[in-house]
Amino acid sequence: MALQGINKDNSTGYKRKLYTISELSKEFDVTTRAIRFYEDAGLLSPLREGRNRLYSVRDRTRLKLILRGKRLGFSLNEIGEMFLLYDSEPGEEAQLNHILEKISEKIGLLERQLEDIQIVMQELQEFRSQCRERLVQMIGK
Amino acid sequence: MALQGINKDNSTGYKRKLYTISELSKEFDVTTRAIRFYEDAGLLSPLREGRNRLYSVRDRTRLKLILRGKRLGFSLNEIGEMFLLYDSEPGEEAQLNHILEKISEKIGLLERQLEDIQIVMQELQEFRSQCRERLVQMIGK
DNA sequence: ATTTACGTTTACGTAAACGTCAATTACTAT
DNA sequence: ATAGTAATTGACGTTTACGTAAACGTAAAT
Repeated sequence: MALQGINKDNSTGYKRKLYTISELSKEFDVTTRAIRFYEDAGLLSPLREGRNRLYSVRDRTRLKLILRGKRLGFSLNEIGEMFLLYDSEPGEEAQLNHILEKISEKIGLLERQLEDIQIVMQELQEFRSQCRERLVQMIGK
Repeated sequence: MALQGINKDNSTGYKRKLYTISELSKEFDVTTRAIRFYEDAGLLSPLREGRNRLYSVRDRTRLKLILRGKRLGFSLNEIGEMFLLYDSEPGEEAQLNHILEKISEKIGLLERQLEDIQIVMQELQEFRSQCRERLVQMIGK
């Protein structure tokens, strides 16, 4: 492989861990195409060794966040907004207040989602109980 | 309006409540286009009065379920699967077991989502606390 | 030397979930 | 009679999130 040994060591000895695209692809069970797409969308910005991408620990964390966001039904744009919030340097007071507003907005959304999940889960569990009852009756006959 | 008075009364006096497409559109804040699209996708099957659609209480409930599913990030196909589960006549034992499996599958997904939400919410709340602290410091100066 | 493995860019394709007209019908109000 | 309002179907357009080649580069293994 072209990138063998890149993590063996370096002079700093600090946070030298780097990942290839296929390593991340396997670890998170997502195609390399998707990972590159997230980069195009501005959600990742890996280093380069020549043409090849190298992902830092931070990139890996970001990818994890992206996939978590996706599981929650967020669009890549929404996920990008969250990243911007986290990354923004809150210089002025107005800016900070704006961020706080956005955060509360997102939290509100999640609260709504939490409610929805609880409702659907309860319905499914009730339905499962009914099915199990019927099954017992069938077997009992 | 073309459908004025359709809910005034009928001979049965039982569950005569019907809705026009624009009524549902307004109530759930979704376009009529979307509602028709859900019908094309097989998720709704309203009655007809001539060419016009008439939605029963059941249709209304379905629409509510569709929108809830969407908020959870489910595709219309997935929502359709859930409907099929609910509607299926569980004749045989094998069939029932299959349904039970599907239900547990969905519940598993929701449990995962619940975890994800809790993680993200906690992170956001921490981040909010940090922002508030900084804000207090800025004002304190 | 060449096969194999992993990587790249470019580009067209596609499924999902609607949006956005346009043309037409049907009732209702003035 | 006519204008307005709500509904219809049909069809093309759009965005998102990738999939799927194609054509090529680089390096390790045989």
